[in-house]
Amino acid sequence: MPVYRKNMENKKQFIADSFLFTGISSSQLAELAEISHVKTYGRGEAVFFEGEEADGFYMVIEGKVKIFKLSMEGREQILHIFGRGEPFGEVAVFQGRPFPANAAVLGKGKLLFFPGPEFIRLVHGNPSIALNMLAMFSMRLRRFATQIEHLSLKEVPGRLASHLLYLSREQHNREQVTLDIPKGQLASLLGTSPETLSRIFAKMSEEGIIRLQGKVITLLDRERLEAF
Amino acid sequence: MPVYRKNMENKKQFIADSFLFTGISSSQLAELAEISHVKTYGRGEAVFFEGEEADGFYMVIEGKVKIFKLSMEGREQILHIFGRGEPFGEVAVFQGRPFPANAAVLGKGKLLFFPGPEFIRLVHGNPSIALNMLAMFSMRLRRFATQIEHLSLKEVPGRLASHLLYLSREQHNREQVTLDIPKGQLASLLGTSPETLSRIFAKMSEEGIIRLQGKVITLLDRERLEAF
DNA sequence: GAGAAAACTTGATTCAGGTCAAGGAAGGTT
DNA sequence: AACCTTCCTTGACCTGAATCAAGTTTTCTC
Repeated sequence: MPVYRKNMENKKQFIADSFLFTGISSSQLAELAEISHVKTYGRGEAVFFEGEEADGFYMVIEGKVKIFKLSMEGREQILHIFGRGEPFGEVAVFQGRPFPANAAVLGKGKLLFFPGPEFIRLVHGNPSIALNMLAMFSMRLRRFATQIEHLSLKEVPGRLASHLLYLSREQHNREQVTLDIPKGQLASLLGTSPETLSRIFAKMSEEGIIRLQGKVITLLDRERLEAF
Repeated sequence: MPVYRKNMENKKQFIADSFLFTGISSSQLAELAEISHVKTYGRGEAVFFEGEEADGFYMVIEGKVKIFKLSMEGREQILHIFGRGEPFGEVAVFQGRPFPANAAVLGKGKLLFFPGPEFIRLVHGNPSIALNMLAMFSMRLRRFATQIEHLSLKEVPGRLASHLLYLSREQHNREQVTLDIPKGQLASLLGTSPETLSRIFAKMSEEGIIRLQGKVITLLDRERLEAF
């Protein structure tokens, strides 16, 4: 079997496995595999910029993608981090408006790009895709709501504590969690500076709430973490 | 014509005029009018609380509704303020999960309540409602994204400036904008305290950027407002 | 595996804005 | 119109966290 055929099969399989496109017909699946194409990105490369025309959207195949805003002075706030199988940029495409934020890969990455018009046709003609999108958007609205809550009502230690407990839940509820992004990026996600985050990590270690070994964090005292 | 008939007609008309239910069939419209009912609320009364089972959702007929979170210490962060014709609580109903935040009316209010199960049936069976919801969710995701951006990357004066310019746009681009909510609530929406907001209003007045007369604010210097 | 480049930590300083406290202005109610 | 309540403003104080600076560790890359 020639290489491009194999790639096409992989691609089709990947699309079929994604949450967004579950329940789609086999012919539409083939069509999607036809029109989409894989793009690879180097360390930290930008995917798109805020304000750019949204000519299509992306899905993460490998690596992680951050969606972020920049202040005038260059400070960064990460809105979201997407991993394997997750689509991003669909809001802009669906609305036919420019991207509302920047996107860049963390480390290296491989993405699947879908041109916009085809996607819009698909959503309008395919109730199951619309419902999948509604489910995804609902999740994201909830996440954004808690992010707003944390930024406004919690101090940095509280936000970090929440995030650690969140990671623990994601990672099979173990006491031992592993950071999947650099600490500087975590700071940007929590709406603080690397320096402050570092200090708080240090303080929590001193107080015996966590144990910190590089990217591996042991949650020694869930009680006190939850109390933040 | 008996009173209840007239009310039913009004209700039906109101539902038909809403964005969420545009494109719905006349029979479904009648059904919605049948199952929904009007609720009235006194000054500042709660509509629902975070964590409550979502047995249905609401649409604003009269007044304004705030969706908000509370911190342990009782500080409030308003996530959203909804006005006439806007639905709220649908995310929770659609997901079949508890309400993610609290809701209360500002001043007095009149709401239309829709029981949940019927609504879910409707969304699943009616592509135009699903698409309308997608459009609404997209808008809200954008709004939340800018709210996160502002909370994290702008200081309070910048957030206030943005809000004033936003109000100006909403209110026919006049130089003269009118606050439609108490200043204390505005503070809670911008993620600050009434005291701080008051001080910043005072400073902006001194500097000749705005003129403040009760709830009416004149934007004297758009340039400088945009520069924040 | 050496050298370069990121990423992280720690210290010193500064400041935006939160909190407490108390007085003043509106607005609703009888 | 007088009352009460809610809302708003101003002052004094304090603290969480940003910033600047400099060193240290980790990690890429060749």
